[in-house]
Amino acid sequence: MNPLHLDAQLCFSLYAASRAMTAAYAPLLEPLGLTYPQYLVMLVLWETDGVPVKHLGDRLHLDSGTLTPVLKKLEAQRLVTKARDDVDARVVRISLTPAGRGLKRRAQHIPKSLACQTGLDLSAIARLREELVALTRTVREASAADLTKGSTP
Amino acid sequence: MNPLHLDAQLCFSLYAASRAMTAAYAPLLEPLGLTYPQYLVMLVLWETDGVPVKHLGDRLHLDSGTLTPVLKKLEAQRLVTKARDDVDARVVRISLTPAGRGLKRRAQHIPKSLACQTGLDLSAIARLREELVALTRTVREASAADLTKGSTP
DNA sequence: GCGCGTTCAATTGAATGCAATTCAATCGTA
DNA sequence: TACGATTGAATTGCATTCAATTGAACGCGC
Repeated sequence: MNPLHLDAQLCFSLYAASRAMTAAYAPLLEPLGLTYPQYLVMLVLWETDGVPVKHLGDRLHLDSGTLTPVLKKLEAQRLVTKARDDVDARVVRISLTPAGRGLKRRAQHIPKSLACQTGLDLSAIARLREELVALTRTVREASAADLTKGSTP
Repeated sequence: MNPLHLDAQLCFSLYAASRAMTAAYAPLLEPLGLTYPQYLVMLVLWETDGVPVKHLGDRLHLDSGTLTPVLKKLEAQRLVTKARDDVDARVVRISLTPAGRGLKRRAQHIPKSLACQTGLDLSAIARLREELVALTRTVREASAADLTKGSTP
């Protein structure tokens, strides 16, 4: 097949699948007043509260340019608070408010609901997820290697 | 595993993989003066020239709100032209300029280059791509079914 | 103790995505 | 053939995403 054919491209299928999945989340997140990136931040905070912005960025592969406006909106909704770290004043720690913690219960049903919409069983989902995690790591490492080789000959 | 755990979510792995792949394209597209969505439009036009905006939207799962500004930029770069359809004046057809057609040659190497960065062989790429296409269709159909059921009880 | 490179957030600007609306043009039908 | 419904693009507004820059704060080596 022509390698420049749209249908031959892995990247486009990823791009389309990602947007389709995000669109499927929207109606479930709307009652919670969350967008998808806001939901991702809440997922991390429900795991570990009071984390630095940097930690959120590492976890979600997002930088402060993306996270700062997202966190501002969560703060405006009184779901999180921001506070400078006592030890290192460069660090801003994000903490859940009681309302933010309480929202977790109302989100419990979302993963199963989405899993159903995929039409895949749990083992197929887990296998696909692992392939994608491995792919992401490989591509990111290849890009990082390109940078080091390209700029310092 | 806790279903609300970030690492358990298929959607996040898709979201991260899609962004990682798009980021890997950027340095290859930069010499061509294209962004990733602009490249996707060019891929469709290199397949079939002179198509309506609607056709691009169907192919890429994007609406006019996204495509109009992308097409304006391609037009500003003299890679495409816009023209009203003779038969149906609602339709705007997008056509390649000679420069737009010529750019195809300089893009030939990109698919292989990206394929290498994935660390997967061609059959693994094809299989993963097919899984994602199927997943996208399933999720989109489930969302469409939700809409019809939800709004007309 | 002092500089100096590094790190962490925030800011700015460009480019998407997408919902909702608008407007012109077309279509289906009574 | 009028006319209401539908369609195709464009526009507007909101929310990301990312590159690049800024500015404060930290830490290492002299």
